[in-house]
Amino acid sequence: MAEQPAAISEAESRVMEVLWQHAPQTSEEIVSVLAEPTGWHEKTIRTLLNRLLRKGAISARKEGRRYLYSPQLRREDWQHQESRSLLDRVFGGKVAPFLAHFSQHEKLTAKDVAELRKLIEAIDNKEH
Amino acid sequence: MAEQPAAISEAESRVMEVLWQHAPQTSEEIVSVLAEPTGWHEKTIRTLLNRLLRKGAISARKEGRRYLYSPQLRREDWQHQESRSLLDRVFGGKVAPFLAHFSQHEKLTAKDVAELRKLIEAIDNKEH
DNA sequence: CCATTAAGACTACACACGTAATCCAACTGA
DNA sequence: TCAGTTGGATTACGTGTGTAGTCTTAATGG
Repeated sequence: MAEQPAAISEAESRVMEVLWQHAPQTSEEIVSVLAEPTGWHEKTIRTLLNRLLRKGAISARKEGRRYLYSPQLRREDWQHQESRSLLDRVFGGKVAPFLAHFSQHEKLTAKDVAELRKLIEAIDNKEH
Repeated sequence: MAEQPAAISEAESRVMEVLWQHAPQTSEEIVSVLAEPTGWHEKTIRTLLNRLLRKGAISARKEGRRYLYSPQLRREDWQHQESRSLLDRVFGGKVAPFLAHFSQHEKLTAKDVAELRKLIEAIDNKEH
């Protein structure tokens, strides 16, 4: 079985988002960004950084007495894994039922719809 | 704070899917459907049924010495929760980025695309 | 009538996760 | 030089989850 990348948890993904914004960053910078909106203690955020390290989702380079952290996992890849997982678990693996469901249950703005239509057309053109 | 429904885990959702197929069913029926494809022990499946009961996701009616289980949580509502959760956690809450991302990363069949286009049109018409 | 079986109730146990607290080593300012 | 601070490493602890195992009780076959 191929080494499938350790899943990253919801709290961990908050840390990843900060690193995806820009990298590398020290833990202090990351703490200063996250502490306020999440209400997490500095210790908590450090724990998350360590878990991400062990999972290989980020890397750390020593700089003086501290570390500079960078993402290893790419945001796109993570988004893709999460999307695939949702579609497989919940919608039998197909994207259309997802959208069908969604459009019935949430109001899409006109802008949303326009955007979606443009996407479909783009996809469609590429096919030929 | 409003009583938000206890989340149902991935293994539990496999059980729900069986009950969404048709209900009510006895645990034995459910076991006979799930044991093979999942490789789960009968005891495991009973545990999952009990957890779902405690969470209020299913109900049980006594019939003789056994129970008949029925879903309480509707599949649509569950799908909706899961979808919202993905979009919020991973795509900033908007559906278009999801589809944009997805269309870049997985080959959609012509049929998919046609279906999507029909959906968009349907949505679009409803708007006016 | 009694031992066996079968359904469900209760218990178990390791690992992930959210959320820290404690311990340690190095730097820093008085 | 020495105590306090600071960054990181290690440990903690309750809850959920995957995955059963044991205990109890009621039905059943001989």
